[in-house]
Amino acid sequence: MTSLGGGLNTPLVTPSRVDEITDRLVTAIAIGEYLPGARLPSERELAASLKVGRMTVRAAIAAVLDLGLIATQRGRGGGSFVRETWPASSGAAVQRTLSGKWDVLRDTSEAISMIHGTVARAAAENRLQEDVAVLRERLELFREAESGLASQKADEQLHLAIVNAARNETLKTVLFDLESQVSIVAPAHPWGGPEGMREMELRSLRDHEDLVDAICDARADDAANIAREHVKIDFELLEGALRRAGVER
Amino acid sequence: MTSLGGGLNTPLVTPSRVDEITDRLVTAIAIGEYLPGARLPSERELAASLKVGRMTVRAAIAAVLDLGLIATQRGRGGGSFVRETWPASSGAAVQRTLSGKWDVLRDTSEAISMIHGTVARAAAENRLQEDVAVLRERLELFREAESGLASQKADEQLHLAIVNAARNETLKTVLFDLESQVSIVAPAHPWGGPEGMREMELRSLRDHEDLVDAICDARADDAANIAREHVKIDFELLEGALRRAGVER
DNA sequence: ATAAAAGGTCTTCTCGCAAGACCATTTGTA
DNA sequence: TACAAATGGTCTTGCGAGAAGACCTTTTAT
Repeated sequence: MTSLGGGLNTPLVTPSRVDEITDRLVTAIAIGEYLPGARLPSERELAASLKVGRMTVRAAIAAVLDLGLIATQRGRGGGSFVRETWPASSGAAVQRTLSGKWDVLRDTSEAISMIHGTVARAAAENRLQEDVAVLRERLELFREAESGLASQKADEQLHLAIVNAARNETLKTVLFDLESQVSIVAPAHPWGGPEGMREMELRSLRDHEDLVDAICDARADDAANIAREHVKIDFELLEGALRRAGVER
Repeated sequence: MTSLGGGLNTPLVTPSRVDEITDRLVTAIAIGEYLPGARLPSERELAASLKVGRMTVRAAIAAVLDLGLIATQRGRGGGSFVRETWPASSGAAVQRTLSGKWDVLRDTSEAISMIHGTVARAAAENRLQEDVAVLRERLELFREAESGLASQKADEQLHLAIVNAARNETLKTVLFDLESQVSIVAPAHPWGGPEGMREMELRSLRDHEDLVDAICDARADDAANIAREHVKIDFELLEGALRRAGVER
């Protein structure tokens, strides 16, 4: 009754190499592997490590450039740099496309929230001992992180550890795909100013502590609930950021 | 840090279309979607449904022929037929094809199961009055459906109604995408004969009744649990088919 | 006997991409 | 200050995968 790999009736889709690389780049940026200001590997390096032609890499980079996620700079010491402020602020075009898509965005954010819950549950059920260690460690790093960028990075690292603890690549892909959809449209953690930021970080810390505890104690239901609620923070922030950015609803 | 899709330092591998199709064919045959003696779709049909050129299909078929899994026959009523007995030499190749997929497949199946749970929860939380009506109606249709194909259709309709009741397009898309990766197809055979089939259908019916009740009563946790467990049926069937394919041949 | 349906063969055209040379720009460093 | 190195930008050439389609050959249903 079940068939694999799409069976013989599903059209065969084979993304081009350029598409694949674009995807990798966008994802890497969206999940914070390259933070704002960071420099991507040079075109020649990428081509070498990906074992593809340089023109292929360039096409992918051009696509990412087109999305407004990076800026390129020539000359020695140049390269492709992740932009400090992206998409939402980066153009009327994005704004226009975005304004009609408020519903989609809300759906996606809610879906992300729900799937985070799912991931947390899976993590509570499937995590290994080594995962527990990593989780505790990342939580500690988050607790000690300076406010602002460092905190954001630590937050991302912790979330990543949780997703990994779920031990399911498919789920991971699904979640990251969704997150990059939103990331392209809005800054990763759009909490307005430093004041609100610190408050949010403290709230986050409490959630994170509870969440990590629940996962480590294998309390699946608790983990799922905490994660779902926690990620709603992002949604609320996103909502605020969009309103501020002037996106019509 | 773990990254997705290999990150930017992992060489990019893009299997040829021929490889992909060969893979699909071998897998479909190995898990018994096409039993010994069965005829595969004609080259032209395959080309059309896969949306590829006929030569591409032919190359894949030639590879499978080479493995000794099928035999081709010309003329009207001809085609590619799954051989009754497979040469020992092909065993290793089949094993390789399957084992490479096994991990991905298990992950995907589990992810589908989990996301079904998520969807059911969302449905319990978000369903409107009109959704309740549709759900009850579809459940009734499923209950009355003839065994076999009709039952399958009714099952699909019911699932569709549940997904719609969740009122989240993104979630819907995610789930359908995943399901198309591991598509539910050919009727009948994995559960042996008609007896086993009917038994499965009855088990399904009980699950469905409970699930619809939970959703309509807005019992979110119950709905999520029932859905998660229910969809595991597919996974178990698949597991059995794979074990049979891997061990016996 | 004929036509339909299947596999088998061949040609032609397009597109993605690999490889590499060369240009233009910037910056570190002797 | 001059030069070299590193980087993005541009262009050319060539190859192989695959799409599309015409046509041939074999078999069989009608």
